[in-house]
Amino acid sequence: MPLKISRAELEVMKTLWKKDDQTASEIHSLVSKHKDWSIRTVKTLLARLVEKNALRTTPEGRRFRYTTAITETDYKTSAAGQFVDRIFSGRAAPLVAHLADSRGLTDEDIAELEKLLEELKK
Amino acid sequence: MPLKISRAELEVMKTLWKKDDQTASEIHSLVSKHKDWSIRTVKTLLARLVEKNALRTTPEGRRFRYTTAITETDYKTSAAGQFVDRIFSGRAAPLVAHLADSRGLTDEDIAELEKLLEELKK
DNA sequence: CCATTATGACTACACTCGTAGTTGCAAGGG
DNA sequence: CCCTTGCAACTACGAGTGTAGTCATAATGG
Repeated sequence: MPLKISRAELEVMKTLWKKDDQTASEIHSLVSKHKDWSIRTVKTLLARLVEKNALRTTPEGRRFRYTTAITETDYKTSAAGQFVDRIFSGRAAPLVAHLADSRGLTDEDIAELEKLLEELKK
Repeated sequence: MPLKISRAELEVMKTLWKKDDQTASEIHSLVSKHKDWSIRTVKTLLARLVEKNALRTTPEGRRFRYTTAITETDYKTSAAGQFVDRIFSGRAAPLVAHLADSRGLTDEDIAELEKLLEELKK
């Protein structure tokens, strides 16, 4: 059961990763900065995420607060792993090569990658 | 219209990228090495890929040969771009960091990445 | 020539996703 | 105490996916 978060759901998760433990309407107003979704839509997404155990609810009076049940890091790690497996047979280098090729890497990316490689070679 | 190929469809594409221009049953027997799908399923996937213009057909007697209409490189480039945008805000370095962290990079990956960075710095 | 087999065309069906609408109740304002 | 408003719970619905099945027909083996 490799936790599948859809595009729209991810937008909601991102909001909660930035600031955890919020109510539906708080989340809606934050999400609204990027996406023009009705509060209904956001609530549907929240409900689906709870069902998938990606979020947890704590009752507060007669409403809920939503808290993340998985960390952003864990999610990214798993998503990155699935992706390279699916498309690049698990190999990181060809993936980076494609990115570099099509859109270029920022100087910052290059610098970070160099540092990373230094670390790894130890 | 950013050409969306599903997981199952991708399996079929991969087969044709390895060896282009085949009939449905040829493709089915190759795909069968990895996936336990009926010929029906493979044909459905082929039909959907044709409809998406990812494949083309050429009639041969009373059957079709299927040929790829997009290259593997183009697909990978686009998929990689969409993925880093979605999950890593377009930044390559954090993606690699996550991969390195969770599953480690092979020595080969490290060597390739170093070479790639050398190139890029020029 | 006829029965079997392989093929393409079409159909099926449950499940996910994007994007809401509807209902019923509860809390708060006058 | 009643009306409005906010919320959770449930429902909706079309497009896409995974995974096939059916039907008509053409080729092929005996």
